[in-house]
Amino acid sequence: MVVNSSSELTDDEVDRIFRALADATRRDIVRRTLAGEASVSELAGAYAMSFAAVQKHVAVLEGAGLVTKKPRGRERVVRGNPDAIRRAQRLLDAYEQIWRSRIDRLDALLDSTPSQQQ
Amino acid sequence: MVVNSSSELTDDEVDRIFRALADATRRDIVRRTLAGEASVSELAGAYAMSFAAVQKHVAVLEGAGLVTKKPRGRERVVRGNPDAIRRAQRLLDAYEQIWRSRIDRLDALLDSTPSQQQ
DNA sequence: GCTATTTACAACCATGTGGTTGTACGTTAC
DNA sequence: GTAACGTACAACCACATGGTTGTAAATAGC
Repeated sequence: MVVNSSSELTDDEVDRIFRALADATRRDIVRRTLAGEASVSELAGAYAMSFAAVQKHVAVLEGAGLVTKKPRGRERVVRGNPDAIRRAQRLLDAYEQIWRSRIDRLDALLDSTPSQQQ
Repeated sequence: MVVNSSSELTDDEVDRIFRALADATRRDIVRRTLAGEASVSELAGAYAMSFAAVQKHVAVLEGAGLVTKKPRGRERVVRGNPDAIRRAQRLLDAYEQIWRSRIDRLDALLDSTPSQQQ
């Protein structure tokens, strides 16, 4: 899974999260496994590609911490990880924040500057 | 820029947004240009790589709609696009929603099922 | 115990990515 | 006008990515 225990994410971890989300098949796997767990072969049945290809997609998601995989008999049960989604949300929130604080600075500047009438 | 005018994003557009965010240098460019506009050469000065490399990163961000680039004299002024960030946030919110509705379903199931005392 | 199912993993291939250098061109400054 | 600056773009390289097929091993079902 390769996920830092601290609440702070390294650049590599963030890279992996966004990289993993940058593929429609993988996003669909995340959707399915957030809605309900599924085995790798169940997932593989849903896409027009080989079992091995789906297996690789699951591995990428697992490496990013977006899903977990645990053995049950001969199957591997894949489950979406809502925490990873929330971590990604927090990252985007940070960018929003940067934007807002810029606007705030500009607003403050306008407030403190007597308007120049023309 | 290559951004759909409708509020719905295509798979390719989503791919480009997440792909663009999956690189630390590009995330830093987004941060800087959300905080305040910068020319390509100003950005290039901030990283230990060639001007052309930074130029490519900016192009990737522009292709994802995460920044805009407009000419000013001989410079190209790069500006972060908060709307694209918000679009990405909405995407992640959708996954959160899937998770929540699953929990809701499970809760409802538990509520409607008489508890089995042991 | 056999057979079918499910997974793991290696090897391979085409294409994409992130970096480089080099060259050309428009704009600014003097 | 000329030199310096900022940008664009092509060509190239190493490596990653997304797909394939094939083989082997663990588990389940009969």
